[in-house]
Amino acid sequence: MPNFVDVIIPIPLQKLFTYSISSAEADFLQVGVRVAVPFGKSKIYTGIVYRIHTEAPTAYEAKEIHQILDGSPIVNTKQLQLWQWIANYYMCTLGDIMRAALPSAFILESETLISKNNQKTIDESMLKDDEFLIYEALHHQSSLKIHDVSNILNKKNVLPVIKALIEKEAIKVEEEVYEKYIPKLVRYVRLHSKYNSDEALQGLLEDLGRAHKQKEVVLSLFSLAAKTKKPVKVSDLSSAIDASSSIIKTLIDKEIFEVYHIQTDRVTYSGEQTEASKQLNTHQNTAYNEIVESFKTQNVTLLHGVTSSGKTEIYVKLIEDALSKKQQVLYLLPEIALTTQLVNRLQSYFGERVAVFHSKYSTHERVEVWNNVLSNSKKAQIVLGARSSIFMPFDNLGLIIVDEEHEQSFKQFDPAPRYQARDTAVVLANLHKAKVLLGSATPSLESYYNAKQNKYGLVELFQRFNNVLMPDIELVDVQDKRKKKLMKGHFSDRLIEEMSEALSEGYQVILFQNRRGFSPIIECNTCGNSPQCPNCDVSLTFHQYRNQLRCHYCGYNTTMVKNCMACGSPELDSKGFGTQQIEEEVKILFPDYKVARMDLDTTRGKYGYQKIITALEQQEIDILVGTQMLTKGLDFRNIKLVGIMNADSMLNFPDFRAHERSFQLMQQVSGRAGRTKERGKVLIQTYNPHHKILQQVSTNNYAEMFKEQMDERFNFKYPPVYKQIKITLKHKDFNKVETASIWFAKSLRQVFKNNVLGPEAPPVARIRNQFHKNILIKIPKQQSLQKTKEAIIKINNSFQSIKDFRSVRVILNVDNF
DNA sequence: AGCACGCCGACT
DNA sequence: GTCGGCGTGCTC
Repeated sequence: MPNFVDVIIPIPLQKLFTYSISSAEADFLQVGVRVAVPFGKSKIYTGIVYRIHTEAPTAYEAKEIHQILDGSPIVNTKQLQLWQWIANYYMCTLGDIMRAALPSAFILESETLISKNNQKTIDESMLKDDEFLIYEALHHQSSLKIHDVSNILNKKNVLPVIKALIEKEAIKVEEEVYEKYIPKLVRYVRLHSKYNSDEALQGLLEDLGRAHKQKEVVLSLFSLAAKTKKPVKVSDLSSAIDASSSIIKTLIDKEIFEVYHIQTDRVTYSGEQTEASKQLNTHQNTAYNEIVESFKTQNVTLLHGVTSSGKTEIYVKLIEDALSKKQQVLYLLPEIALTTQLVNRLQSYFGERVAVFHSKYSTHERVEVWNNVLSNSKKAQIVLGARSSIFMPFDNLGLIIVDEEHEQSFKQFDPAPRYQARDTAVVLANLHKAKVLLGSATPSLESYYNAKQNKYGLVELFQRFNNVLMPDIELVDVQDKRKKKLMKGHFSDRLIEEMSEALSEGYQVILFQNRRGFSPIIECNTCGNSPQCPNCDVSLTFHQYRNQLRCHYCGYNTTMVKNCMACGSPELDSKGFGTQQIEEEVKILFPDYKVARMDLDTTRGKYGYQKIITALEQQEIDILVGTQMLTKGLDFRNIKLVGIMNADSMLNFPDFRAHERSFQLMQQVSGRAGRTKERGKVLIQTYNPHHKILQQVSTNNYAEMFKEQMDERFNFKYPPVYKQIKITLKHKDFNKVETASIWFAKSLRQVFKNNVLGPEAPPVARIRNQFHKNILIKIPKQQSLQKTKEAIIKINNSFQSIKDFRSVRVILNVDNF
């Protein structure tokens, strides 16, 4: 009987692809194993076996697979179930998910290799110039990649040349598949085996009698081996001796030493598990017991604990419980909060059982973490990572912690799968019969609503650690201060007073300026023109440190212009204020103190962020100016004052969640102030001090904020009361998107009536030369989500079958907030 | 998504 | 005349 496999290919196609396999392969293959399969005319792709069966396809002849890549599954069945759920819920393909879920080193691609055809002698005079160049190059190199060919010819489209050469039988091509993951080999040294006997060794030492330095190195090797009782790395030996490593090389060449390799993990934690978990204080203990109790009846529990209440210690306790039941733990947190501070803290409790999964890790490092989780190795009992860690191959997950649960970054926006990791984690936990703890000082309305509806358990913790008081929050009316001429630049007299006081007492100050987008834009004083991005409908922003104008959407940049591009006037002014400008002003106002800035520009490098944190910790910085980044992971004892430069910009942001977010942001930033006995102070500068949200922030009244915001969501049919799906259409031709989006919205309205909004152009209507249109579908609670999606898919299919619209890209975004 | 096939403008 | 542009369609 013929055998077949259905395979997931990492391309955004709805379908699985069926390949034929031999019966021997059928016996060997398992679901979740990678296979290399031919795809299209010449490509070879990596696929994941999804189903093994004997149903021959009727409409086409199945191709044979090229190769089996794994002996055992690298993706388990629970993961495939999760993938299926994500594909269905977030309306994307399994291929999209495969791309996002697997470390890229697992996804092999074929490379075309060109080599000389030795069967045939070629009359070189019949080759054209380009063809000859390639043929000539193959005399020196046995094979060339497509990439090499384009380098030699210095042009991008080289396929015609290659085709011509194939026709003339001068060359042949092959598809080569590479394994991208190369295990890391560490070089170790030991004494050559011929010196294993005591006499031989004695002889050696005598022979070396005159070669002083070499003898010393041999002795160092002995002492290192004796001390660590482990194999000695070449690198360790070379750092142990006070000499150049060339001596080691000489010894190796003389066959006194020999080198051998052991495969090791790139990510290792060498420290010891030093600390026992901390004793919880009474409040923490109560909360802990309540969580344990809640888990008896609820799969998901929300921990609402004010900033600085010691949530991490509670997590640690819960992790210990799960580990003692031999279960794995997933600790999810926003990328931005994934700081060394937290990693170190967890490693000091759990040692090497903590595996960190970070976007800054190389792809090889990710493979190692993946393999450790897959084999349920001791080294990866706890996975600490950002949203994509929900894709790890857990085998026996007992607990998922989602820290800073309200953070927006758990939702992936741009490439599909557009999943919300917090919500997906709940599904993942169900597959494993595991528990989920959502933690936040400022829970998202969705989660708090779910808790209030008894869908989730709720545990609240209102005492700060050591009973530190919540900071004193003062609103400063900027409008009033301006009238009274009490503003210096962007600083009110109150802010300057408080800063001077805190600084003179030796405390540190944090100034928060929302959004990098508020970097200054340039405006001509004569004609009012400001330089625009050529690819997007936005003004370029001025970045002083490189003297550049940049676009935040597409990355376009030019050097700063000297004259207005419209009228030539040299009088250019910068409008709006960003962190840079605040930094400049602070330096002038407080010339005796050290000022630093923390935003995307200053934390770009791998260690940029860490450098600033360390400097702040060491109190080398007195005043830190920064964006969003400030809100996370900073736990410093010496900050007394937090200044929020401009609260209005966030409140007026055109988004239904602007108020909720502003509340969360301000609460989080305020939480940075006064973590010692000294009560912290927060100053919020605003044009609108009577704004409800500001009042709620200043009185620390989450409950009231929740109630009011929920009323609004209810009245305006927004989540979490209604669900929503956003449909974005993109095309480089404005008229095309226009007609296409009108057609799409009209079809949707036939089904969903008034619950369709748009089409509307987003605030930035053109990005990377593509015009955008948005359509929003609001879905009442009682309306079936599944049926809604089916209807959308049906409309989308009819849309795609209209020839004129096919080139318009359609993006479906479920829960687009 | 790639990548081939196929039909119209700017160069030898 | 060709080289090369990107519209259109398919991939087991």
